[in-house]
Amino acid sequence: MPYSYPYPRPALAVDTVIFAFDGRMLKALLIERNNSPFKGYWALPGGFINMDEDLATAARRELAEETGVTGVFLEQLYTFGTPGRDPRGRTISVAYFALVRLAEVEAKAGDDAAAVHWFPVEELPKLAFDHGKVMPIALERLRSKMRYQPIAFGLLPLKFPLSQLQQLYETVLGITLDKRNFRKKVMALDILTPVKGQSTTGAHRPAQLYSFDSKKYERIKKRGLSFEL
Amino acid sequence: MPYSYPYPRPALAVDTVIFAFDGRMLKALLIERNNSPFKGYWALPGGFINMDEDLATAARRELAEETGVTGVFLEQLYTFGTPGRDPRGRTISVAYFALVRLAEVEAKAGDDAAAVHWFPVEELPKLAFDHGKVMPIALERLRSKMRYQPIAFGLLPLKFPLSQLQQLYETVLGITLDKRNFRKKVMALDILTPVKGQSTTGAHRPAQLYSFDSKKYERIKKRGLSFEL
DNA sequence: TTGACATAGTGTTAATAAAACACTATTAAT
DNA sequence: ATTAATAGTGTTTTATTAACACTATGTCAA
Repeated sequence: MPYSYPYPRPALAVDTVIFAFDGRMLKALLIERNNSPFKGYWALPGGFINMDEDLATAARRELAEETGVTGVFLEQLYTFGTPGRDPRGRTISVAYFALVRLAEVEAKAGDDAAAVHWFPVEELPKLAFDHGKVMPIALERLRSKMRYQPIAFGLLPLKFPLSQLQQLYETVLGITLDKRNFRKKVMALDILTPVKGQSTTGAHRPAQLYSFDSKKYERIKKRGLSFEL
Repeated sequence: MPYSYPYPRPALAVDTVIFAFDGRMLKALLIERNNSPFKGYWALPGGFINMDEDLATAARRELAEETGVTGVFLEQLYTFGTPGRDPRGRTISVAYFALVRLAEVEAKAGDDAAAVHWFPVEELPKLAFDHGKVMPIALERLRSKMRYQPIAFGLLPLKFPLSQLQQLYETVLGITLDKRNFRKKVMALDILTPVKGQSTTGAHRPAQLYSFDSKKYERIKKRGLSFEL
């Protein structure tokens, strides 16, 4: 294919902030770089895009390579292009953020990674490149989006007790919620289906398990009604 | 500078959705393309980035070239990179959206533009490339952001009557607002300063003019109080 | 087997915020 | 002096959100 723009071009990468929730803390997956620059530093999983590959496809490919998960929530976050952000030369990075269920993930160190590790988002190490700027933007996006879209379920097991949903909202938003008010609101949304089986962990009354019902949610959305927690 | 990524690279462009408000309608600035591909089509103003130039800087440069305005609200919107979106070859475009005061703009056709024109956002022509996908995203961003951040003032003259502010909200959000409730809310926010002089247009009672007071707004923000209209 | 412990589950009231609603005031034009 | 056109101003009703405490049910250990 002939190309009518013969000037020098920046390199183009995708980097993904991968969030998961372990029941107590929000965590992010980082890789330890095996190569220069920033060898030994922790960084967001990512890499250069292929010439015939959509941006989101590249992000999903990286995500599958690093964590083995597919079909998860993935959304474009922001594009970073400040000159000098990559010492190898001008590189633009399109950042994505992803929500995964911890139980479904098998994080594995790839070619470029000496190690992979889940860090609590409140205790991140110093990051390579400008990745330290990406994380707060990703967190802010997660927080604001959780309030009016049902994305939090991408962080929970397919079946979960309401207490876990509340714990997730409290942890991510950094607030405490009244149990009764929270349950009232959630149930009023009518987007959960009770499922057979109870959570039976610990010496106490077991809890009803629920699953997010995307059909119900779509019906609500079409009626113009809104999710809001 | 040595470069360690010797593979083919996409070209990188910025395109900007420029919004303005004429007192009745929200409008967007488009250029008529003078060159192939899409010669004769209307398109978003934009162009390829320079190798030593920040993304936002590139967007501001294009904005200044096309409209003569500087120092306006400009925000990154979304990055488009689907293979095939530019028939000349793989091109990634970082889209921005900008808010300008119509009175300060002198739109001028640049090198690549046969013409420049303000279109009402509800009556856009068929656009070049995938620019038809950009506009609804820009509109949605404007609408949602207007609700909780004081960006609307970037579309109004520095001095304006409250009726114009209300008209702007009604037009952009596609709703009608109660005059008394609207004024109560705006005044309660305490982010406007009345200025000397009245709007004296037409055979009717003149209106008090106000200006947005960013100092007041910053003080409010620091106190954790929120803008919401 | 019984009691202690830990989490699940459940309604009502008070406080706050949002929505509905109509008239008087002031200017320019005729 | 009258008309036309927009500016400006409070109160009541309704809806939403926040505050609040006890009973239920299971496991585990004595």
